[in-house]
Amino acid sequence: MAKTNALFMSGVPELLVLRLLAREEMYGYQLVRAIKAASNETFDLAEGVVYPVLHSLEVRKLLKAREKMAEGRSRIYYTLTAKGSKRLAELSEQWQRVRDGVAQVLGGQYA
Amino acid sequence: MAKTNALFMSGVPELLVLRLLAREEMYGYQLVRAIKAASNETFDLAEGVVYPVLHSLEVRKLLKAREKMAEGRSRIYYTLTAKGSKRLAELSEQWQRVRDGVAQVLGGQYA
DNA sequence: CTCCATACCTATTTGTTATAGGTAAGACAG
DNA sequence: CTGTCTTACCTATAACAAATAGGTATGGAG
Repeated sequence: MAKTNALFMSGVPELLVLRLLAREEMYGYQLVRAIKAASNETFDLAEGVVYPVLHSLEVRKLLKAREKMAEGRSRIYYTLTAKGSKRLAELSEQWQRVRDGVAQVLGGQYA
Repeated sequence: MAKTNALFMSGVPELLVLRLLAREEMYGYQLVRAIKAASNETFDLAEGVVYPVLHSLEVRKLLKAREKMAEGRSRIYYTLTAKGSKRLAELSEQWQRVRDGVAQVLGGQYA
């Protein structure tokens, strides 16, 4: 269901997840909709993309998960660890590097 | 040898190759160095990355190849086809979409 | 004649997203 | 109390692209 055109996406889901969870604690399903909303519909990542990213980040100790009851439902909320914050900063920097590098090559038009 | 950190690179080699070949006819080895120079050292793609991209683009009729002698050497020069120009425009647009989408999510800091 | 830069090539590995399912619980209509 | 929709979670597999790590051959410099 992902409308995102695949190209240029490598690393993007991880970056978006880290950035949004740095703002506030969220659970997976909420995150899926938050990514769509925060990107103004640009990214519409399927759950099958977001959940594996969450699990991978948790295993790598960049996220911490905790189960919480809310509205009579059990949900799994995620927050950044200190390592996660560091990773977010690094990824943001890398993203900027690539973005600026591409801008230089594209030059005036298409910039 | 590629110093580029792998993440955020999907689609980028193809975009860069198309953009540079839109400016002027070039051969593979020249292109490798041109990418490095034009990106101000941001991208240092290995030949093993660039050649397969060239071959793929040629098969897909986005590039046209011709052998030319220069400086007592036979080289394979590539130029964009009409389809290639169209593809470049599309890719540039997609790139901008992703770039802007990420910028929106990252927000003020890290932007 | 040796070495290095040029110039080209490709098989394999690695890493990531995307797809396409599946499970279960609560809400709500009929 | 039954069916359906949304919420909420999950994962195996496929698809795809870059990166790696090789290999070949030629020309020029020393």
